[in-house]
Amino acid sequence: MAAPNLLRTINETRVLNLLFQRGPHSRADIARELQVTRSTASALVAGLVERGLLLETEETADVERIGRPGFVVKLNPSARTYIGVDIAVSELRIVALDLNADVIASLTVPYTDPATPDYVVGLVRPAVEKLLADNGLAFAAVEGLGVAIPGLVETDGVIVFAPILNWRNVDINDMIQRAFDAPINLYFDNDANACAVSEGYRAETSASGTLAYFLMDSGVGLGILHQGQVFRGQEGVAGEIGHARFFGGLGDSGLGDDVDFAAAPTFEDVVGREGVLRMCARHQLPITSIREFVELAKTGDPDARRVFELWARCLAVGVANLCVILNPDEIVFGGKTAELFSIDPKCVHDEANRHLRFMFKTPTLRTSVLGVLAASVGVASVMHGQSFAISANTDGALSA
Amino acid sequence: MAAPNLLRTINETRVLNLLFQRGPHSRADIARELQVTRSTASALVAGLVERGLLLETEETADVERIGRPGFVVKLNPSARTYIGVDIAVSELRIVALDLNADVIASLTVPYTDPATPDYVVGLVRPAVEKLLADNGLAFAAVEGLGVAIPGLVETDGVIVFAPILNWRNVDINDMIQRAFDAPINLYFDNDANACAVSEGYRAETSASGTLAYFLMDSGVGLGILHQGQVFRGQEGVAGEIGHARFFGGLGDSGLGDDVDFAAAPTFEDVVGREGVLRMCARHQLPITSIREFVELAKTGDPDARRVFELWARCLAVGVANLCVILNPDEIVFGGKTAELFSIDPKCVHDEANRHLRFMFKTPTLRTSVLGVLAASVGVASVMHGQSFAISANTDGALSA
DNA sequence: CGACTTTGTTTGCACTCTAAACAAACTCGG
DNA sequence: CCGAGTTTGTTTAGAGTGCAAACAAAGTCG
Repeated sequence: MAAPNLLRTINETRVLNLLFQRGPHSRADIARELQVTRSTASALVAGLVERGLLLETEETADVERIGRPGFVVKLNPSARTYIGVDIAVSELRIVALDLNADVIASLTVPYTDPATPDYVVGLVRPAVEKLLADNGLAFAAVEGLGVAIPGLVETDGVIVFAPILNWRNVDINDMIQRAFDAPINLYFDNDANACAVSEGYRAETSASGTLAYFLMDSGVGLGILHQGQVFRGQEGVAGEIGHARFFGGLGDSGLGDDVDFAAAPTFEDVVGREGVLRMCARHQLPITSIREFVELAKTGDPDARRVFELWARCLAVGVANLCVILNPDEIVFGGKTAELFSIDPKCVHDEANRHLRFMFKTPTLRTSVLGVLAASVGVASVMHGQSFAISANTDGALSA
Repeated sequence: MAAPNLLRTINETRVLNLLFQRGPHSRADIARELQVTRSTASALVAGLVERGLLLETEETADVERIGRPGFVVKLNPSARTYIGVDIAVSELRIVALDLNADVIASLTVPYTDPATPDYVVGLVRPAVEKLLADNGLAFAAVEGLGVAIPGLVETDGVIVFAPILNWRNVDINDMIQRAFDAPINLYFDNDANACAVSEGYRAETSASGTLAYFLMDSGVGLGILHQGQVFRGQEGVAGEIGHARFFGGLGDSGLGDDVDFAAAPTFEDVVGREGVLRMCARHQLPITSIREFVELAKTGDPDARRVFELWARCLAVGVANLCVILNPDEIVFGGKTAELFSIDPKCVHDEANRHLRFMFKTPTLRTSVLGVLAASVGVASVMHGQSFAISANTDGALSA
């Protein structure tokens, strides 16, 4: 079964990875980077060009060197298309990536009926076809379709529970697979995980380090990207930091004698949307939405500032606790409630630092750059990554 | 540089892995498992036998099948030796593993002088040589030497800080390398990480899931094993859960207005050795060591039971918080203070479950099986694992 | 303009794996 | 006991891969 051409497949994948991560290269440069001979590099490029994955250009390598210049080859962006679908609370968000992992198209489809599984999943195929048609993309080039779910989804595509949609035990893999005529390469993940991928996929962090993504709306989810892979627990439940309890005080005795920790508020009770609004109410702020609060705080209102500082202090406890457990390189805040972070990032940073003084480097804290499309781009990126992966299957056999 | 024999190397490694993980196989079975032809399997075995890594036996495969029986081949345990050294508070603990990852020898060397870096590291080479000599092992067969450190150590072998030993900025890699005449394959890791490896290395968990190891003595460390790899943060600081703050109450207002979370006790302040002894003192228990306390509690003393339940309740908060972040398959408790866990494992389990009712499967909770040798075995196992790894280097080039 | 450097291709060789054929060793049924 | 059928392990021929070396082409440098 395994063949001598396995080596060729692996090396082709290495060429694709090199061109994706570090841009166009000449054949001679490819040979140097991949540590193969120029003859091998030429053969690899020839095969990939013939299959349409690479384009030969007229451009010479920009490095000024003596000797004959080389013509660079690059990825053919339109050779493949990767689709990402985010099933959000009130709309479907769809993006298409090309072989460069660039977003080449996006589409939002609001729900006009109640968001039942049948209704929402029924929107997927028409929406995908519209996205492709509107942008002149061929269905045949679609290499995979990723789906982000605001809830707990198993890797085989069964939604165990999506609280915001109130979906339970939905076999979305089966539903989508049947909506399309031909078998299609599908992937399912939690929205926080997808967001983490979207923020880390193209960064250096992707391959080497750890990125944590706080997805903060009403609840608080956590996506963990570790060495380019989503960190999933035994059932994909990793990242439910919103349910963590960091605020169960030990009481007067200092020993917790009479404290019921399970009755203490969870992390998301305190720093999620409802937590913020509750703090506002207690401080007599006439606020009904996160957006209003952020605007008020940015005017410099002292009461709003006071609430923000409380929120930052509580968030920092979670950030610090995450740091001592995972020590990520980078922490990203996304979702509506995360807009509070931008009021004064330094404040959150300083509060977290008070807990982490014994460490040498606090992670970078920043807000998400992709906005509402983050989850869609994330799951599409995972599909993209599959095209560039050299992986060992369960038998230890390598494939690419 | 890369050669056509890379494929051979990969397949040889696959043979070794198969025989290590699933025991002796005939050539025909190897061919089936690895999905290669019998001729290839024969060639692979022949090469490995010639190099002494495999042994041919007279035994036939025990499965009763019609047709000519096959003779099984197995790993030659004495072909390689892997050494693990644990630099503990008051002694050096050394183990030797063979190619089967079985512990074939161990040695403990107590410190007679103050544990300065020079003194302790000076003990390593003589101790290793004694261990080898006493057990008839050849230095030439030593494939690698791992060192476990009770503190923060970088992968390049610089101990940043080991609080119990009061060592700072010790380049132990350089010190050990120079103690030996020939260059030696060294590996360094934190003791909690090493313990996690020792518990998970041979389990199914090793390849697929996540195992968390609480190393509880005075402090509380955490080792995380994920898909066979130690989870290390950006500077190897992941797993400092002892510094986490889970007990900063929000105060009377319920909002944390006046609470200084940084002044709240850390996780290890509460559940570490000093925390236990403090609880004993407050409950008028005449206890001066963990061992005394465990013995008293096991007699059924009601006051000791009360303290234990408090401890279990606080530990459970940490366990539950770890679960919602990482969702490990298995949680193991090791170290002296972890002996409290064995007083009533179910109590800890039930307390944690109260926080995790929304999840579908709480992880298995259990105590360490290896005892004081866990860390030594862990770092030796990492060295063993290197012999069985097909890995991609930073350029994406594969090696084995 | 010639010497030098680098690129990309071609050719011969070494290596690995597969496929097919074969003798050897065992089970099964009569 | 014996022949049919099955499985093992080896051998041989063939296809695929990468390497090393030689080569023409295309540039820089003095």
